[in-house]
Amino acid sequence: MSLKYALLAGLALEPRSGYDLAQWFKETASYYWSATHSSIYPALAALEETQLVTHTIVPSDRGPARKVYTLTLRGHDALLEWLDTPATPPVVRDEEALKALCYGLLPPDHARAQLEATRARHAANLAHYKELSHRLDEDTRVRGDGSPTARLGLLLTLRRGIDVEKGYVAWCDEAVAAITAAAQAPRGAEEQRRKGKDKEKDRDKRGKKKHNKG
Amino acid sequence: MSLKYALLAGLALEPRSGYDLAQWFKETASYYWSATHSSIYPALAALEETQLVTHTIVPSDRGPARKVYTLTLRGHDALLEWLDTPATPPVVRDEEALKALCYGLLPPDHARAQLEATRARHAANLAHYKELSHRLDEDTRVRGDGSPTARLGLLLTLRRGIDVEKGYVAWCDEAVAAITAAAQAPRGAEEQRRKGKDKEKDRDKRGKKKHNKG
DNA sequence: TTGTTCATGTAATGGGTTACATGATTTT
DNA sequence: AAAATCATGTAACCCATTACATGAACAA
Repeated sequence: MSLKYALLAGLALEPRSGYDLAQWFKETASYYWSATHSSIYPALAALEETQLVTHTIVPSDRGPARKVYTLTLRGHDALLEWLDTPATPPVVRDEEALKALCYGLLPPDHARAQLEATRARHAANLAHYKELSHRLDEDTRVRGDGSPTARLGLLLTLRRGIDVEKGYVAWCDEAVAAITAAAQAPRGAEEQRRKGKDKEKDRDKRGKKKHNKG
Repeated sequence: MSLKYALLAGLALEPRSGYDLAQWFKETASYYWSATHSSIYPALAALEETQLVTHTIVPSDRGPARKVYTLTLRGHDALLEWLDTPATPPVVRDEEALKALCYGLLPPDHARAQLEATRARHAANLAHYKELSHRLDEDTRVRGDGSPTARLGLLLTLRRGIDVEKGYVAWCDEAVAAITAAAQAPRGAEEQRRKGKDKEKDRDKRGKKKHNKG
């Protein structure tokens, strides 16, 4: 449902084609929204049918003609109305964090390797968003580029992207440290009764416990 | 696809019923995973058919009998295998952040109101996760509760939840400040040519610009 | 000439949400 | 007496991803 509003929001910044929007989601909005061309094209068609957007055909230097979409007045109004309505809380499905729940089951170096990979991904994203942020500053300063309205939105969202990725990277580091610590002092409380010969058989001490600690 | 692994992960911590898992997702895992009972029950049935979990029926004090599921050895192995495989990067759709992209279009106080609501939500989540984290510490310290394996996972994920929510709250505050600043000095660069009479008609100065600054 | 980028679409499939359905027990 | 919590399930629908389909221009 809110894909349509995401498209309206994208078009509010500046007129774009479906292809442009797909790239935009992928390159600069992926930490808060994502959509692929196969959902975008039909959605744009639907938006046009309800008169929220129009398109003009613009020949491309390279490849087929582009359909460049623009918000109509009604589209602008629909966007404003939606903006002023409480946002539905995000639904998250993050495998990287989910896996962390079970890192205690994995050999510490495997867990660490996973976290390093995750960290690398987010560090790359962070660098990318910083670069975009820098470019936004440049454009604003040296060219006075873009409407102040669009600038504010880009500023806010990029800042969010940078925070998100910074946070993820920091967490990866903490997690590696915690795993290392846990591996070095694994028997802390009161399960060190026997302390030789428990090396290769941690496999079958899963059991049914009653406790409830969500 | 990975709902099944989320369930295996949940059951690796301790045996649970479908109802328990639904609550767990909602109450303590919602910042990194979510699922409702209508997807959980069929998934558990499928997991049982492939012998990754088993259930035993446990009478409830209140309401119908519970089906408490446990990982089988094969389930445990499947979980380990999945854990050791690179995670697929999360797909995010966050309306709250998406809206921020257009806060320049909204009257500043409306934008601020939205952000306050968002902030309140995340502050509440933060408090909740802090409480859970505190409880985990207590349980560990005073009762030596739970396996060290499960403890590590809970520690890592809770820490992540706290970071996430802290970050969101901080961003809301920054965003409010940025909006306030932008509203107080709105004409910075070179669009203050005429500076009377532009109060009630900012509505139709949207236009088609060529620029490309995704 | 093979692969990548540009550019638009449709179709099949999969998976999640909402709504439907039931029923006991406890709280208001 | 009504509403909420406990507890399990099914069915319809929505929507997103993957795969299918086409075709021009350019780079290796």
